[in-house]
Amino acid sequence: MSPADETDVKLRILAAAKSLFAKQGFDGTSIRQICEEAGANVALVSYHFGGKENLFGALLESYFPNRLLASVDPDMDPIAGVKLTIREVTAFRQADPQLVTIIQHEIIMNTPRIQKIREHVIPMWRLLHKWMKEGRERGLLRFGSIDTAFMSVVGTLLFHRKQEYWSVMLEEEPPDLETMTRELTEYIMLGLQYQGEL
Amino acid sequence: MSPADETDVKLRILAAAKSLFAKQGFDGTSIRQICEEAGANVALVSYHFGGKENLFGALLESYFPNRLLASVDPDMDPIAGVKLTIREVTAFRQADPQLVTIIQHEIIMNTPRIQKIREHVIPMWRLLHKWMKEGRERGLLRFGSIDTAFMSVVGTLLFHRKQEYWSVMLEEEPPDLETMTRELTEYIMLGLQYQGEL
DNA sequence: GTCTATACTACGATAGAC
DNA sequence: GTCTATCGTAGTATAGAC
Repeated sequence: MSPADETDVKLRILAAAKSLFAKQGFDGTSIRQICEEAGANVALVSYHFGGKENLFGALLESYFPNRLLASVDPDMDPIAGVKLTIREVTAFRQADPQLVTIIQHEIIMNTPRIQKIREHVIPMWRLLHKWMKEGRERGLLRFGSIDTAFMSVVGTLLFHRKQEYWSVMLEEEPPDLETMTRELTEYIMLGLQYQGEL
Repeated sequence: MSPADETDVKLRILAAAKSLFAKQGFDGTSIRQICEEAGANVALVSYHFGGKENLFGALLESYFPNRLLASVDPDMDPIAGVKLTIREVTAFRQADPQLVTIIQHEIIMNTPRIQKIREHVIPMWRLLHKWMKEGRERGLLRFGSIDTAFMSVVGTLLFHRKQEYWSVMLEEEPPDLETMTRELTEYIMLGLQYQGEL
């Protein structure tokens, strides 16, 4: 068995886990099911990852993009910062809706996994929070409670149409990334009473 | 055993189920746990409701408020309709955050229960959808894709701070219902480029 | 209407053969 | 590195005593 094979099995398990966790949740998905989907033996999750809980951590490490924080300047113009966040989250949401669904599920259920998720995601939200406050201080944005405004923006960004539930409500084809980003930026910046040019 | 006692046990089971489903989800909650919390015997869920799945249906019937649709005129002014929806959903969210969490969970997980949820909730969303389109046709609202705008509004309304996950981000005390409604109405109506007076 | 006892199924994890 | 077989636990549901 070459190293390539080992990697291959691990990757297949990770991919199967992501797909199934998104469809059925962590609790609703069994190791047996994951391994069947991955074409691997039931014992291999324990062997390669050390159990189901650790598999979840490995899944985050594998699939979560740390691009945004690596290169961004926290002291940049706050309006540019808010817009950048909208663009990055929208791109992420479109690139990997399954991972977004998994994260939403863990947050809503308040599972023990939220700590692992926080480590990846909270730094980005802290930046957005800071930029929104700076924008208000400089008179560029206007809103009442920072917390209500912040949660409104996050809700706009994270809630998406990929859920089967909404299929009976929607009538148009999903827009491309650029269109989606532009329309969300408009909605959010106007909602925050941005006074400048979009 | 009087009828009052029967009702009492059923109500205690329903209340325990709501609380636990919100905290741990449907799959993550066992009948044993529900009955322990309710001070009832494990067999009574089967006896009174016919199983865990039917208990969920009974929970919706008991707790979901059908107030909005009963009295509303679908042909009312679309702007008033959108504002009414914002007010009612915000009030519901604040009055019964547990039920909102349960509904969000089922939607995100795409469980077999979404059909039961749809029966209660979709009519309201259809009205909001219709009012938003009418508002645009009459030149009162402006947005690109109706679906993107609709999902943005729904995301703003449904996403809320009651999740433990966000506690590390928030700094203010939760506002009262009136303040929350006013700020959400501002954010949403401005995001939809409403041209009139708020 | 309520309870105990139990049947049946599925889960996660791992020891041990290969 | 992979597989089979199995252990211990926990789930839903129900039959039958009271």
